Amino acid sequence: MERGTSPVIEPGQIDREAGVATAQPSPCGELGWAINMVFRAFRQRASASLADLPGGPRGYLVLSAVAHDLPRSQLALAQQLAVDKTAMTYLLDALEAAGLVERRPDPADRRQRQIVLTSTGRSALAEFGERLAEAEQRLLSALAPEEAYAFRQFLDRVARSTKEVTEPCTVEEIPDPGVGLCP
Amino acid sequence: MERGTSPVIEPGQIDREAGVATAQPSPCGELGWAINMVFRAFRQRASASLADLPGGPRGYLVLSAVAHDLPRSQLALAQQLAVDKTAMTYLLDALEAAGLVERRPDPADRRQRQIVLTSTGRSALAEFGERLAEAEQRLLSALAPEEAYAFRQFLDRVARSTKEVTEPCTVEEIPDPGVGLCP
DNA sequence: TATTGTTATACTCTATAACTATA
DNA sequence: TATAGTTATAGAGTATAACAATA
Repeated sequence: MERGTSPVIEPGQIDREAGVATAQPSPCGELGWAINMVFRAFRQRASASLADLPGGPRGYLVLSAVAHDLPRSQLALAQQLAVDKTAMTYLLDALEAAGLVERRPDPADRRQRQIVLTSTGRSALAEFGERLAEAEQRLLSALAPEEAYAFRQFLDRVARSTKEVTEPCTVEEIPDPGVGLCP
Repeated sequence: MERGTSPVIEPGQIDREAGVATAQPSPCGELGWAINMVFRAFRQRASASLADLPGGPRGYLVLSAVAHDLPRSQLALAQQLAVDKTAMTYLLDALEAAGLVERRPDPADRRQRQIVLTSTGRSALAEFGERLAEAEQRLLSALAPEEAYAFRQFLDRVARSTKEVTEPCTVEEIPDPGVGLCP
């Protein structure tokens, strides 16, 4: 795997008129590449940490959303987490089968179902939250603590801005995310 | 869609012993949620910008990697971009069919194929790069220019750290990514 | 008629294994 | 035997459409 065999072939007609920026180390520097790498790395670590949780990383997000908000309909949850409402059905099936959430009919609108956390679900959320916090810390270990803090804030602002057109997070709550290790 | 109908149902046994952090606005604040949102938003915008490019966003990354590096084998490319070597085959099939890259047999090791950019590929890279830069700018529009710069650097460092175990980006080139809009 | 939730279906991505050709 | 690339296949994730119940 050493670069010894690295051939001497001329770059050919390539890279000649690079102009804009002198040849960089590959796609590093590409925003898309970085987002992709970080996303994949996080998902991999999170999946490992949350292997026992019915819905995996997505199941955790559902639990977290349900825990931190008032009871919400499935559709509201789906929109908030940017998953399809059909996928939300499967997710909730799994979570409910595991006894972590309950579907209650909404007395005001019997089409809707309110999703609430059970006590089992709450303790599961706490336990998996700790594991996840570890994984997050490892993921950001390349950054100094203050940098990691700033990074989280930036990421959060960008994330919110992508959906702010449709619906703000809770209306008045936009300014300072609790950041830190939330749950 | 107004919150008027928002029911008055008691949070029940929920949220009572939140303890750790007073109830936050939903999953906002969750690192996983933010990464997910940003990733999806970027992919969506990038896919729109690169709709005409054979491999889509992944195709662009291949072009970019090939342009900025010496000719590399398919396997090296696949590892660098964190895609499976089998997926790389399909990607290169599409890109080669469109005349954007060429597969040349490596004279030193006839098992390997060197991937080089054609002149068509280079101009395509430039054109799509501009479109992508716009999309990136819109994605980060929630951040001030200096913040966006810092964010890119942080993201890049985290991204590199996730694979640095296997192989550094070009060995000596780690410190300052060209950041900016590279291509 | 419009909306919530469910079900069924298809399509894309990804992951795995088997095969070839070279080394 | 091990590696680079190809092919084929199965799985998860996601998106689409059709349906039932309710508004």
